[in-house]
Amino acid sequence: MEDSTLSELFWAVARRLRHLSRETLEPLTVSPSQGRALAVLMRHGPIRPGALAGHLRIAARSATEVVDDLEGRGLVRREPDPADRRATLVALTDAGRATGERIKAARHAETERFFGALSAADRAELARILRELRD
Amino acid sequence: MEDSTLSELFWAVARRLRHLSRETLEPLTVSPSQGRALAVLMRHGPIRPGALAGHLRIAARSATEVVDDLEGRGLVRREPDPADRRATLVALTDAGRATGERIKAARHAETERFFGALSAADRAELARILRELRD
DNA sequence: AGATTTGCTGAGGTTACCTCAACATGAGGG
DNA sequence: CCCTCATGTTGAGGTAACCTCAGCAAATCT
Repeated sequence: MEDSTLSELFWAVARRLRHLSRETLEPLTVSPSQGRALAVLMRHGPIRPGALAGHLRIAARSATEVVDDLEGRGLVRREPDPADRRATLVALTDAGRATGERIKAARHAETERFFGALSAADRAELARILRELRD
Repeated sequence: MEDSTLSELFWAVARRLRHLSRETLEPLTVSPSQGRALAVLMRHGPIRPGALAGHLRIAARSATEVVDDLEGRGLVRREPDPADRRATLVALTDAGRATGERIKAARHAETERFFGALSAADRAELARILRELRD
């Protein structure tokens, strides 16, 4: 119970955070993978499906799928790439941008809510340690 | 990169840990969900599918499935529950116990490898903070 | 020009989940 | 003691989010 390894502790926290995340994303009626794709589009502007796949670390074919979904919901639009006629650019629609903003805000609030339990010093410590583990 | 939020940092680390985990589990030819089920069986001894589902936090029907898989690999055995003729007990076979042990060892080594990058003090700090977030 | 590479997508597969309904057994009330 | 209701498991069938492989069109290299 209390004598768990760091891995177990880490995953226990991850699970809580994931549940919270699902809750905050739910009223926006986008799936997690769609949310991630929208976030990439917000950061990078119109990009090709292949590049989107790269950012999401999924196969190119899978990016086609999430773009299909988002297009079906009217959140993105496919337009021809003027620089290469084989390629397509995926761009946010106005609705997509609005949803993206709402996701960003919800994510921000969620982070505050979750990590807000910690003192400012602990948050800094955690950030430092996590950064070390990431690199 | 840009100084990301704690959530993003956390997920970046989680992804690295997950990849590492997949690597260490791969030579044992069990899927992550099977590995988790074996771990539960190691801790609790023979239990019913429903109870297994509870520990794994999945639906009862889904536990049937992972038990099917494990049984197909000869890692567990179904036996009638002497206390309730509707029920079944899922028990580890010798092979299952051996695999379970190897998983445990691999997990342990993986944790050491991953969190070993940190100083002892940082590890203690991290554990303390994660525990706080978990509760 | 011809051969190769690149970019996207159709077809079809996998994993790990899910719900719903069927079936047998167990348990409590009258 | 029987009848109803709850419980435990599983068949059938579905979903999300991935995957590979093959094909086609456009670009690039030799």
